[in-house]
Amino acid sequence: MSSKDRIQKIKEDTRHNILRASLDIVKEEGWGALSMRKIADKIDYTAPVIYEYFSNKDAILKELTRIGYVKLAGKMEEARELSTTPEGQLEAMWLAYWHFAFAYKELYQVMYGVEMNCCSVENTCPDYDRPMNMLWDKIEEITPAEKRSEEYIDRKYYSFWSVVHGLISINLTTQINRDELNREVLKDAISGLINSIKN
Amino acid sequence: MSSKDRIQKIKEDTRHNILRASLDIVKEEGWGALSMRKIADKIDYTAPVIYEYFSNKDAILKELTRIGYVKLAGKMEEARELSTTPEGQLEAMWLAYWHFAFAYKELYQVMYGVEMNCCSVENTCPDYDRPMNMLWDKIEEITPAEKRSEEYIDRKYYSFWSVVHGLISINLTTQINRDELNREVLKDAISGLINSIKN
DNA sequence: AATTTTGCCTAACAGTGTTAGATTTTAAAC
DNA sequence: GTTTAAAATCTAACACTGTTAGGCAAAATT
Repeated sequence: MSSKDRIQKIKEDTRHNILRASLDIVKEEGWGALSMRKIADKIDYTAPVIYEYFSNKDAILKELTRIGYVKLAGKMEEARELSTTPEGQLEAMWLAYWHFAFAYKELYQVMYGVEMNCCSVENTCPDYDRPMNMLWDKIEEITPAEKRSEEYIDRKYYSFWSVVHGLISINLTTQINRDELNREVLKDAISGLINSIKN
Repeated sequence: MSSKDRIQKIKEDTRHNILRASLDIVKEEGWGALSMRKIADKIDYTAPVIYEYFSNKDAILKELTRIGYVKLAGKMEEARELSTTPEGQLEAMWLAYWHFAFAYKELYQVMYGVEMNCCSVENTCPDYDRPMNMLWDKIEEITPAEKRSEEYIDRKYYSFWSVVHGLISINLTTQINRDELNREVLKDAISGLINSIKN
């Protein structure tokens, strides 16, 4: 039915508008200012309408989190294609992770709980694992065969993630704006870790 | 005046009770559950009374943040005394930082914005800098004279902090409980960084 | 004993997430 | 085209939140 499809499309549009309005509010006024009534205002509805698209406010946050992971995975894929060596690809992927955190600051915050109490729910969405798996696989690829074990790769991934996420969340929470320092520490950490894998 | 002093003491006690009640609530139910009325209930008062001790809710969070920094600095001082070499002291201080984060999880969260939108205010309290200064000084101490510059120490401090804070906040936000992995990554990172300073 | 100060409470305002019920608009059936 | 059923949307309310104003009663001062 054309009519039914059209209605379906409008519903999908509204759902999308809710998410976009939410993100717009957060970008303009921060996570603390996000409210159901404010979202409703932006999409020219009243608050209860939102509950036909999302079971509650947390569900909106959860969906924004999922979108964030998908976007991040996409950016990392793009970055990976620009390099030919596995080492270059791994570095490019971490740099993409880094740039994502600042380009989509609000998404990064809700994804990783930076100045934001994300939905406490179990994160059992397959999209959540994509960025991790991409990095994990690439680390495995550059690991010499004699070292290649789950524990080893786990430890390396964890080391990478810690330093990059630490650097990011320090930058997002304190207003220290020291690009030079960031670049040096980040580059050093990544190249140091890549070296520690190969030798 | 004895009477005036006694009144003063009672007021200080109430102020302290407010802080203790707040922390108790947060420990039991998390930061999201902290409300002025709930605090008031715990200290057998009504909500408006709290405003005679703190100008608003943010002021309570700010004071808890300050207390956290003081406590952290104390723990780090204790740890430093247990070692004799500067390298051992630096490692001990970072391990104290690590242990503080889990022993006083709620304080660490509000101090560093982990799953918690801390008061956005300018952090211009001298206590806030004590832990950083202690670590900074010790890094300076073990840095060879020919390398000793503000930029160098800054970079090393930043590297330490990133990896330790990253590891902590990952542990606090995801419920991955892998003590073995944590210990290895943490020890590796600290010893690796200490080596990178000395050589 | 009268007056001022202090301590504390009640009530309220504007905001929050969320739900129930009424109302309007749209679609389907005759 | 009119009637009926269903879907879409709103208003009103509930129980919360931080915060402030005003009043009442106990304590301290004169």
